[in-house]
Amino acid sequence: MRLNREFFNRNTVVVARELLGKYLVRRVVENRAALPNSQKPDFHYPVERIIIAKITETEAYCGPNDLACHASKGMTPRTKVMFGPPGRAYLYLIYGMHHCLNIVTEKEGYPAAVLIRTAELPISNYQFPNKSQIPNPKLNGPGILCRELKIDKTLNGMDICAGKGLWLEDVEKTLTSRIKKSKRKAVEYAGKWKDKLWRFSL
DNA sequence: CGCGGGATTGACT
DNA sequence: GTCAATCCCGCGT
Repeated sequence: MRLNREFFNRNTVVVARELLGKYLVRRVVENRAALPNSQKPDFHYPVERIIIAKITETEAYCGPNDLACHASKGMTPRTKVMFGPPGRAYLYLIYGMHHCLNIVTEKEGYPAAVLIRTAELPISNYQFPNKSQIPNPKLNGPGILCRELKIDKTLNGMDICAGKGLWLEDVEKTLTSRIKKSKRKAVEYAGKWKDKLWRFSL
């Protein structure tokens, strides 16, 4: 069942915990006509591809007071989406090369989101670009996850609940006893907020 | 308008 | 363990 707006319209830490085990679904339409001639198939009509990834690690970024949260600096062109309604994608570019996927949480006007850090592809024999086939591949890190799911800033602000292109599915039961909590990564600048145990993993 | 740095990754020691 | 890559963004002139 697809996760709806009310799922995200709750406390960010709760949403971050409950996103573990959920399935992130990406639908891409590949324009094979755009491939270079050497790779172009005989029939180059658009092909739909569905990529499914089971979420295994998240981080909560909890509103205007949380100094690790981008929105703690107020509403800016970048953070605008976080101030909007829950259930939308907040995407930004980090270190000039990697995209990070977040889902906006809490009521409209309260800027908070959950960063999707890692996931695994529940299918075998997935083909990474330029790498050999490996079984049960892991998408370890927000940048890799976005790369493999073809997610970038063009999806910023997309309604995850609308189910077009990117959405979340509740598929299997997640045992809360399997959830580990730890400190968020790379937020050393955030004062007392850096030690919050707001990273969750399976 | 210039400048510093980042919710990261991969290559290398 | 260290470090460079690379582009926006946010802030101070």
